[in-house]
Parts: sequence; C-alpha cells; structure tokens
Amino acid sequence: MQGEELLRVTGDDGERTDAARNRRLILDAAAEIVATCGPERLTTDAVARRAGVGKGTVFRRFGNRAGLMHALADEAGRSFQHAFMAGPPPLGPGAPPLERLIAFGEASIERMRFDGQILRAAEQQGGPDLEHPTQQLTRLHLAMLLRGLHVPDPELGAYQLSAFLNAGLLLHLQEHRGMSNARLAGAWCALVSALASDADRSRTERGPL
Amino acid sequence: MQGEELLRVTGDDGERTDAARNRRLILDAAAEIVATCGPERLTTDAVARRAGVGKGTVFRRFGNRAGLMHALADEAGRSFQHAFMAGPPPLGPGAPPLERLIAFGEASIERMRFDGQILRAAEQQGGPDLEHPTQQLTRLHLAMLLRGLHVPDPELGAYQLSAFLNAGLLLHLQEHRGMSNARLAGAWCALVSALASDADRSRTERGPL
DNA sequence: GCTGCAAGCGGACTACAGTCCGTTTTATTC
DNA sequence: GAATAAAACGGACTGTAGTCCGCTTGCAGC
Repeated sequence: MQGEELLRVTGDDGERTDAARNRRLILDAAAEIVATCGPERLTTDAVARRAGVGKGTVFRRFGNRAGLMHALADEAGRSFQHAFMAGPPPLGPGAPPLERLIAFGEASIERMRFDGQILRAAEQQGGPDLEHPTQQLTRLHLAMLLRGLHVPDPELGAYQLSAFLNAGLLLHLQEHRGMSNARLAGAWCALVSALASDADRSRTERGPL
Repeated sequence: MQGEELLRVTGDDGERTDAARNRRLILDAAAEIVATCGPERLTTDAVARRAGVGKGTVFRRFGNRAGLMHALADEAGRSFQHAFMAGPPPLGPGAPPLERLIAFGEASIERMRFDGQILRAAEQQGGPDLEHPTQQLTRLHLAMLLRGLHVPDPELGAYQLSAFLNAGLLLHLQEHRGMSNARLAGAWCALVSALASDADRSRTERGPL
C-alpha cells in the first residue's frame, strides 16, 4: 500500500535512469547507422546490437521502427521548429501571416536537402503518423497563420497545406521529377496566396463581420 | 534462331494463358480475403494458399504486396475512373472546369466510404506510389481541369490537390477526427475556388495574354 | 543497508514480405 | 506431333519487424 502510484519522482520525466541512458544509446546508435548507411539500412537488430541493448528495449522505448525514425527526425528538426516558433522573421513571429506562411513553405522545401531522407523514412510504414506531436505542432502553426488570414476552416486548411509539405511527396518531385526548389516554392506561394486573397475578398465583400 | 524475340502473339496482352488464369485466381482470392477479414489481414501467404498457387507466383504477377493492393483498388475504382472521364456532368465532361473539380473532390471524399480501406492499404508501404498509372491518371485529369482555369502550374497543382485526396488522410479526418463529409467537401471547394479565382484575377489584371 | 516491487531489460520466438532457383508449362516452329 | 526456348511456377529460404515472458535493476520506504 505504501508504494502505489505516486512514486514517480525519479528522473526528469519520471524515466528511470537506466531507461534514459538506453534511450540515448539507442538514439546515438541509430543516428550513426543512418549517417553511415542511410535510413533504409537501419534495422532494429542493428541498432540494438550497436547500442549494446536488447531488441525488446528498442521497441519498449520507441514502439516501432517508425517511432524510432520519428524520434530521429525530431532531433534533426528541432532547430527548424525553433526557427518558425521563436526565430527571426519572416519565418518567426513578427512578419505578417502570409509572409510567414510563404517562408514556412520555402524553408520546408529547402530543408529536404538535409533532413528529407530521415523525414521520409519516418513517414513510411503505416502511412504518415498524423497524430505525432511534431506533425500536430506543424499543423497548429499553419492553422494559426491561416486564422490570421481569416481563412474559413484553418484547421482543415492546415491539413491541406501540410499534405503538400510531406517529405515523401517533395522528395519525389525533386528527385524523380527533377523539379527545382524554386518551382516548388512558387507553387506553394501560389497556393497560400490564393487562399489568402480569396478569404480576404469574400470577407470584404460580405463585410468584415 | 527460329524462336527469338517476336513470338509474342499469344494471349490478349501477350500474357500466357496460365499466367492470366493465375492472375484472376489471385485477384479473386485477395478480394475474398479483404472482404472477409479486411485489408490488413491480407498476407501474401494466405492469398497464395487460397488461390492455389505458389507464393512466388503472387510476387511475379504483382511485384509486392502493395502492387496487389493497387490492383485490387484499381478494380474497385474502375467505375469511378469511368465516371470522371466519360460519365455525365458535373463529374464527367460537359460541365465547366471548376464545377468538375468540385465534383471530383466530392466524389473522392464520398468514395472513401466504400473503397477507403483498400485505397489506404494500397497507399501504405513505401509511401504512396506516385508513379502508379491510376495516380498518374488522376493527376492528369486534375491538371487538365486546372489548365482550364488558367492556373499557372497545373501539373504541380495536381500534385497539391491529390495530396489532399489521399485515402490515408481523408480516412483519418473522417474516422479519427470525426469530420463530416460536408466539411471536407467544403474545404476542398474553398481550395479549388481560391486557386481558380486567384488565377482568373491575376490573368485579367495583367491582361489575358 | 534491507526489502518489495514496478519498471525496465533482453533475446528467443513468431509472422510476414520478398527472393531464388530447379522444375514444369506453354506456344511456336518445322 | 516432336523439339525447343521462353515464360511461368512453387515452395524452401532469408531477412526483418514486432511480441513475449522470465529475469534483473533501480527506486522508495523503512
């Protein structure tokens, strides 16, 4: 009766120290393998072996291969996340919503050069994980900007926009269809501008509430 | 020297009769399993067993599991394909491009009720197969309609639109987010209308060439 | 320190996708 | 209808994701 439920005061996140240590070991091992052989060569066995832990531990920590990839992708994307949430304009706060939206798309497209492989690998397997915190954060950000443009359904609009910024799609367009980043950015710009001006127009036509 | 290269005059598509027979057997067996247990339960072993063929035959015919799923999805989607290419307006030819686009989105959303499961299963695994003939046909259709609206980059616009009509995404929004088809259709309508009116406006402003 | 126990661990095990290659079938040519 | 080459066949085999469960470890209270 004494040690029942509320004795989770251990580590930072209530994570036991061995668990935390192993998480880092696994993440580092995975990053090393990805850097060496590419994400497609990352097997859970290899990660476990290299990290010096059992295979079960990998799955306990990350759920599945995609979860591990997401964790890796999140580490890579942390700086991007910071840039659009708290960095300098036009990507960060301070610029008007439309400019921020355009900058966001351009940065996402540009970013594929570095993180595309990992992001794509994370997306695969069971379809893109739309409920993943990082995805949600991205959509929340987009929805906020769309709301600033008075788009009728910002939440759904965010889904529409992020569907296009999907790594699998962008990489395909860049690599297999040979589309330049400028062209992709242009299409993005056209899309968000259209949404913005249309919303603006129907707002002023019907009166601004 | 006699039978060298040009002796492919056999079946319909130059497919040997046993090959054609087995293709049908496999497809029927797969459809039956999907109908009974759902697409996620479809294993290549089970299909082969039920069809009474070897496992290798399944892979020879369809490449991989996703290929089989696509073949299944294509059979299910043939009537839809016919509807937007040769059926009555507004989905088929005869209506103005914007109306056809709207109808296309609505039909795609509606369609998920029946074919969503299979479509999603086909999309999974290695990301959506953007080069699959059916996908290409869809994009070609969308691009044509966008061209009719004088959108600047119809080809890329088609990618943008079809990214949203993705089964994985629509099903997620319907099932996990509880969004009504009306809401989804509304967002689609807003999107294509915005593209259309923006293109139209910048065309008339700068003069219609 | 000692004890209790929830959390964590690890690796054998299962299930499935996809490959490989010796054997069989099909269509063609003579 | 026999010979022949190409195509197809099938099932054993391989590699990998993910599970399971008995064992170990770290933490909290004493």
